[in-house]
Amino acid sequence: MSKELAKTYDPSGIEERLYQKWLDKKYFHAEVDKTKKPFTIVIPPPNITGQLHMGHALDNTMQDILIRFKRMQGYNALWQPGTDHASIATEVKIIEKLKEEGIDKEDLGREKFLERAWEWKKQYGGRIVEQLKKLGSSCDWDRERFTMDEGCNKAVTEVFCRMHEKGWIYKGSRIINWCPVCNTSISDAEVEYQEQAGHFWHIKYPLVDENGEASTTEFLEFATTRPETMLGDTAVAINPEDDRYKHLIGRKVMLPIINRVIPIVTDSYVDMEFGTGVVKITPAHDPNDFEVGKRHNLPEINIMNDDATINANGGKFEGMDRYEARKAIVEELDSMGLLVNIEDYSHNVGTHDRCKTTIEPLIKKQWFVKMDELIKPAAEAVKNGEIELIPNRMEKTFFNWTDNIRDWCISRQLWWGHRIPAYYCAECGEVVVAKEMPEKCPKCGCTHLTQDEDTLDTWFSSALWPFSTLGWPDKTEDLEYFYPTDVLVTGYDIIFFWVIRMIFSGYEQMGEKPFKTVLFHGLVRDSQGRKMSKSLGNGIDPLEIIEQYGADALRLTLITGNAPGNDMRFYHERVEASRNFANKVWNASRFIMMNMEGKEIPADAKDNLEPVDKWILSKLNTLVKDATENMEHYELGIAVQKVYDFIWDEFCDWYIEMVKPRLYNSDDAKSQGAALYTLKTVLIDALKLLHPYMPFVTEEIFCTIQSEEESIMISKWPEYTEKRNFAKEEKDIETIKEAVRGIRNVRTEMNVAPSKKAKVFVVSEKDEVLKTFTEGKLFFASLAYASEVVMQKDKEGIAEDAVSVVIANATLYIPFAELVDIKQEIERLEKEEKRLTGEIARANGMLNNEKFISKAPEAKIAEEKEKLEKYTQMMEAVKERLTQLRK
RNA sequence: GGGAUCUUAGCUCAGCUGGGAGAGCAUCUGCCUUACAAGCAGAGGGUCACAGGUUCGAGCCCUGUAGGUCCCACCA
Repeated sequence: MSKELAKTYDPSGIEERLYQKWLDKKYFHAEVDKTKKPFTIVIPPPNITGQLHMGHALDNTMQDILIRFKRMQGYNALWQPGTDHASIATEVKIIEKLKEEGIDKEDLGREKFLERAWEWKKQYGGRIVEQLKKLGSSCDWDRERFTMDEGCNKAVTEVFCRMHEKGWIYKGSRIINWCPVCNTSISDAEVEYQEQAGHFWHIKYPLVDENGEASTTEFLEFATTRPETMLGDTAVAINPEDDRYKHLIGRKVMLPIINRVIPIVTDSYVDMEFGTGVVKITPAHDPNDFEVGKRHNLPEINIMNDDATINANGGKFEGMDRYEARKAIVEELDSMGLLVNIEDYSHNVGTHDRCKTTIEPLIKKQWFVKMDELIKPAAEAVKNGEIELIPNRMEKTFFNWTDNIRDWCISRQLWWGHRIPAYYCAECGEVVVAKEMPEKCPKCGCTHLTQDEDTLDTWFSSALWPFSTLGWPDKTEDLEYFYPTDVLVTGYDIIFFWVIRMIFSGYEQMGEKPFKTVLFHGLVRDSQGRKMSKSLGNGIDPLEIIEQYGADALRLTLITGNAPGNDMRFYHERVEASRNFANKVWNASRFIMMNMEGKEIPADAKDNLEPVDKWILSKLNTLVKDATENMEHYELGIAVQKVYDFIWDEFCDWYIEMVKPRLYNSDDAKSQGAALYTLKTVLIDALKLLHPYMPFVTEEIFCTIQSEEESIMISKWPEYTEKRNFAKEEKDIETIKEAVRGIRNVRTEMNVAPSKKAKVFVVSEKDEVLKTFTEGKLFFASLAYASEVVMQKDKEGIAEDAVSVVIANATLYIPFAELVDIKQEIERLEKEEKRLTGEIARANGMLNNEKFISKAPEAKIAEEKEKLEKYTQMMEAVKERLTQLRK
């Protein structure tokens, strides 16, 4: 052998070498080519702070499979890569790093801070990209983008200005979610509700009597989970229908401690059934109270600083943290006799999804995107199927959001991100939204303008990703050609953050959907089904798995046995199974190459195909059709399972074993040539089908066996062809397989050593069956451990006590030299008789059912008739054999 | 409170438009048969959560029940 291949497949070294080759050859690169159809995927840009985790591995494996598949099918396949600046995540990282150096963000100043951030990006931003390469991702790295690069900045500014012009971006004072730790506002989508054990404080406020004093006898009782907010109370509300309190309408209560007289208002928002039916109203610190406050023109008293300490409006509690203040206020109320009781209470608390800090609703002036009109085309597109969500059930989640949409708070009090293109006139206060800082104020003409300090929500720029990466707002050829993209692959957990926002942005800015299909995947969990998380320390590092088992094994593991949108568990045994498959493919190829060594495949080999060759080619042909169809429907798990089964079961365990005698016999060059031709043909097509899933091992083998070809990844995807449809041979070979299985079975049952060969008689009245066995005699003998195979039409000359195996249209006899236990043999046949009785009853039951005959499809009826015939025939043979033995 | 989803072999999960229950791992038996012991051959193991219904036919469709998971809402 000229090219000695190792006995086991060792991916280390190979993967790196092949990836470099692909890069060097520019196989991943796509250029506009109007003679070809484009197929485009934009990567969900990983955060520059990120390290590759299993979620990335799954997400990118799926994309790579699709893009490699389409590339081989002849599409001009573009996988557009890039990274996300991840405003808040990155900013937090930089602040942490500064802290280590003893530097405070504020002291450093905005400009210097941003310098540090860019430095950080330069140093670590490429880390995740390198990790994606280890997976085998065939992204067009020449086109790598960043959400804060020049082009993306331009797109962000353009969108902001356009939407502002339209009135769909506005600045307003509204209640927003405030994170006191990150010191920024966040959107509703970033609030994560957590069930927490807390308390319900039952408190009473005294009513104000006719003298304007706090009554000592009349009180209004209610309960709250956040007593400290009482400092900002500007009313108490009751339901207008509530008879218990009707007499109090028009009266006022005295807010204790603060000694503020506040009104009793009526609002249907109050649930009479809940608690006492009385609610304290804090418009500045609760979204619902905010609405009530608006309806009743209540003052909004902000009692908190940005770090959630109490401000001057809190009187003597000023400077206390919100929880300290809570304690102090409860104590004080208690001492005043206004605390009724404390109840344990478990309730949902809004937290910041990033740092898990309890968010504080605050009234702030922020920038918002008006959603009601914007969302319409997006919802419509999913409704009418213009955009397909896979799995379909994700539509429900999607509509749940679009139907209850609220305006999107997009401004963040952060430095790392796209600075809002709004400029304020220091003289007259005019607000100008423009692509660039105006030289002078358009209203008063002064030149003293300053830019808004805030930056945009990181998702604002990622929402534009499918077109900003292709050159928008410029009218580029890329945009014209590659947009809309074909499929977006992502986890269901970011449907609200990202998927929906890309859809409405696509329609609004491009007038066209950003993608045709969204393929969702689930979460990769640990072996116990828990979410992988840093705090639990149960994360499995994909890079370690690659190191240990190879990228192919990891990829196969992530795809096998999983349906779209479903979560999966990850454990090492599964990766081992995948690794074993890579090894299986490797060894089968090694075997084929060893046998081809020094031999030419005759040019006419195709004309000398034997039934087994046709059988496997026909099976392959079916596989090509099925697997391709599955892949086109994004059923990757099903497709790869079929390829796996074909390679391992049909090709390795049957076909290769069947042709071994022909390979070892060089006397029949024709037969050998046909076998070699078939082995090679099937192997190569199977490798191609497997390539998207396991790019490295398939490439390595392909290039060894097809030394004249450059790469499997640019080879042509196999196609189904009628020429390779051999129905008869498929059926015939299945008959022989059935016979082989039967013989192996009885031999094991009787404890016959594999080394012990025995004569096998094939008895059938049908010439065609005998012909089938005659044609397959050579391999049948070897698979059935036969010393000799004799075909005959009757039992002439076969020993009475020979073991028999009944198959359709034939009975096989094996006369062993040893004494066969007749009793045991009878038992075995009786078992078979029982089985056949059941089968016949089943088929008869169906066929005797008039309704079945009249309603079932004809093909189904024919199938059942055929089965009945087969089993009846087998039953006769078994019965005959039994009577013979019972004598 | 609303919704989604799951319940299939000991474990983890597939099962695509309804037409005789599958895989991997694990278990048991026998094999180092010169591609592969990361392998080969064989075996055992499932009233497809439960109860109804539709249908000639249901793991698959419909209704209900029980249990689990998740998402949304946020009654202070």
